[in-house]
Amino acid sequence: MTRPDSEGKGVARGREAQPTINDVARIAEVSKKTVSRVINRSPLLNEATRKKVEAVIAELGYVPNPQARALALRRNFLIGLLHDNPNAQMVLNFQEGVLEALRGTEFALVLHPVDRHSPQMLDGIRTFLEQQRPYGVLILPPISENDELAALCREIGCGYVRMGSAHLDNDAHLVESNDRQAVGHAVDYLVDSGHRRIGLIAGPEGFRSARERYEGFVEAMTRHGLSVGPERVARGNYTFDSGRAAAERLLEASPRPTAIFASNDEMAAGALHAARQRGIEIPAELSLIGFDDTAIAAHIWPPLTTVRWPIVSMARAAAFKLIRPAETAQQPSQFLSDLVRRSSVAIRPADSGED
Amino acid sequence: MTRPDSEGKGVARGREAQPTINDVARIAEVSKKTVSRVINRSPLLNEATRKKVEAVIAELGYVPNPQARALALRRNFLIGLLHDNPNAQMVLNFQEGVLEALRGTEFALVLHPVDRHSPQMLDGIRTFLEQQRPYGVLILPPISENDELAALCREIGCGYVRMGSAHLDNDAHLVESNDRQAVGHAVDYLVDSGHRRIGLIAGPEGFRSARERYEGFVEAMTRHGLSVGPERVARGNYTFDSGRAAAERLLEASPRPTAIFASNDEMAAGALHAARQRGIEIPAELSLIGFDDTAIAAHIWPPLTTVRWPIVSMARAAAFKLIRPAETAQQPSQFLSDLVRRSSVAIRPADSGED
DNA sequence: GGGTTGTGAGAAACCGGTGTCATGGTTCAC
DNA sequence: GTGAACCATGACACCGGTTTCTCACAACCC
Repeated sequence: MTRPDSEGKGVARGREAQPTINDVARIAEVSKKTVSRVINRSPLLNEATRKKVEAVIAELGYVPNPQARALALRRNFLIGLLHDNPNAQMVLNFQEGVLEALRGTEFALVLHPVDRHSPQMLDGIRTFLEQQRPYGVLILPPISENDELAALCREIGCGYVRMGSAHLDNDAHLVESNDRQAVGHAVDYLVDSGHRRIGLIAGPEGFRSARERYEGFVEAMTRHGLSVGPERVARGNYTFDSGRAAAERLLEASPRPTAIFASNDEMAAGALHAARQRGIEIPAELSLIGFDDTAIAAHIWPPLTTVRWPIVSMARAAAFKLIRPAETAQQPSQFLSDLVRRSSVAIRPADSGED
Repeated sequence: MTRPDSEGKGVARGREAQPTINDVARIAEVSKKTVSRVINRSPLLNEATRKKVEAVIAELGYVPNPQARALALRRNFLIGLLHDNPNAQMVLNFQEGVLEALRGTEFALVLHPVDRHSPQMLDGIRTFLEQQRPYGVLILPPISENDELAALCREIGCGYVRMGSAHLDNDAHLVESNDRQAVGHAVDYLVDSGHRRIGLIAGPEGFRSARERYEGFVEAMTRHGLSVGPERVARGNYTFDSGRAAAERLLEASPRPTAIFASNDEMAAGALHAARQRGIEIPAELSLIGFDDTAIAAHIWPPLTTVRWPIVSMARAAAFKLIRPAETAQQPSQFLSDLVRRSSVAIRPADSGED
C-alpha cells in the first residue's frame, strides 16, 4: 500500500480524466489566471473574454479541483460537527439545519462524534482538527459546555461555534437557546391548567442545560407564588431509567404532584412508565411535560407535551456564523423554544386538594 | 470576499504558522523526499535517518497537510454518506459503525442526506461528488436501491458501497442483510408461541426491503403450512399513521389475527395505537413484532419485540470495503439480523380458535 | 506627440506534498 | 581489480489551483 507504486496512475484511470484549469486555458486560448478570474468572478475582466471562457468551461464540464483550491487558498471547505450524541433525532435535525445553510455553497459537513467520558476525548479531537484542518467546527451540547475544547480550537486556529442553553462564550462563537424562559412557559401552561403541585425531574449536575432548566422552573414557580419543596424535585441523568426512578420518588410524596415537568423526553417517558405501573392515569391523574420533542414524544401514549428547541433554525444560524462571520458573528443569536401541546397535560383533577 | 485581498495572509495569522515538510527537511538536514518517506513508512530507509527525522517531526509537532497530500495523490480521505433518512437511530448507528472503521485512519466522514422525492436528487449528488470528490461513498437504504445512483458513481469514478436487503450489486459494492431469513425467524417465533393467525403489515411497493420482508413472511408461513389470505396482509408506507391504518384493516377480519408482524417499528407502534383504541390488550390478545429496533421499540408500552439489523457491524464492513478493497471487496458480506425479544409477544390466547 | 495613467491579461512563483529518475557509495561475483 | 547489483538519498518535475509582478496597449493630459 505505501510502497512506491509505478502503476499508481492506474488507480485514477477509472475516472475519465477530469479537465483541469490548464485544459480550459489552452482551449479558450487564455492564461490559467484568466480562467481563475472567471471562476472567482473577478470584476476586472473583459466581458467578451469571460463569455469565451465560460463557454469552454461549460463545454468541457470543468469543475475546479477542490483539493488544489484548498491547498492554494490555505483553507478547505469542510465544516466539522462535534457532538456527543445526546439524542439521535436532535443530532439529525441539527445536521439538517446545517446542511440547509450549506446548500449552494461549496462547504460540506464532516462528522466527528466523540465520547464525552473518554479521557482521550480532547486528543481525539485534536487529531481530527489537525488531520482534516476543517474550516470550522460546530459544537453541540453537551460537549459545547467544555471550555477546554473551545480553547483547543482557538489554539489550533480553527473557527468554532458552540450551541448552548447558557451564555458560554462571546457572541461570535455562540448560538443560544433560552431554556430558562421556555421552561417558564411550560410551567405557566401547567398553572393555567389548574395545577399547583408540580414536580420537577431535573437533569444531571454539571450540565448547564440542566441547571438552566432547573432555575427556569424555580423562577416560574416562585413567580406564581408556588413553593418548590425538596419532595417536589428529583434528579435524573437524562436516561429513560433515571426518569422512571425519579418519578417513583416524586410519586411517593403525599399529597402527590398533579403534574411533572421532566428535563428531557426520555425521562418523561420513564416517568410515564412509572406512573402506569402504579396505576396512575395519564393525563387524568397526572400531567406530564418533557423537553426536546424527540421522536419518542410523539409516539408514546399519550403523546407527550414537550418543549421543542428550534433546532433546525439554530443549526442554520450556527452554520452562517461560521461561514459568513462578517455578516453574522457580532449579532447575538438567541432562540426561544416552543411548547408543543399534545395530550399528556389535562386540567387539574377536581379531587386534588390545594397545597 | 472574492476580490483579491492583499492582506490575505492576515486570515491565517490566527493559526501559528504550521510547520511544513520543508521546515522538517531543513532542520533535519535531509531532503523533502526523505521526510516524505519517513511519513509514509517507506521500508527503504536507513534506521538512523528515520530516527533523526522522527525526532524533528516530534519536536516541531509537524502534521502533514492533508490538502497537499490529497492534491499530490489525486485522492482525498473523505468518505461520503448518502442517505435519505429513513430512521434517525439507524442513520446514527450507521455513522457510528463507519467511524469505528475509520478510527485510526486518516479518513473522515462527510454527510450528504438527500431527498428521495426531489427530481433534482441525482443532480445534487453529482454536484456533491464533483465538488468534494470523495474517495468513496456509502449508500444507505432506501436510496441504495437506486441503480441510476450507482451508475452515476461509476461514471464519475467514485468508489461506492451499497447497503441493502437484496442482491443489488456485485460483491465489491454491496453489504447485504438477509431480511428474508430474519423475518422467517420472527414468524417461527410467533408460531412457536402458538400463533396461527398471523397478520402482516407490509412496506411500500417499490422498496426491495419491503418485498424481501413480504416474501420472507410468505415463505415462512408456507413452510409452517399456514395460509396467507388477503385479509391477513395490509400495506403501509413505513410511517406511524400508515401502520395504524393498516392495523385497523387487519383487525376487522373475523376471526381476527392473534399476532401481527409489521415491516418496521414505526408501523408497529401505529398498530399498537390502533389496537389500544379498539380496547385490544397487547400482548394478551394480540402479539406484535416490528423491524429495525429503533429507539421507539424500547420505549413504547409494552416494549416491542423486533428484528434488529446488525447495523453497526454492517457499517463497519461497508467502510472496510471502501477503504481496503484489496482485502475485502471480493468477499460477499451478508449479515443476519437478530430477533430482540421484548414483551409484545405472548403465548397465543387460549380462547382463540384454530383457523 | 511624448509622458502619464489605467486596465486587461500573462509569466512565473508558490501552496505542501508525492513520483521519477539520477547519483554516489557499498557490497558482491568473477 | 573491475563491473554489476543494490542501497539510501537527493534533485526536480508535478498535482491544479491562486497570487504577485510585469507588461502591452489604449486613453488621457498638456
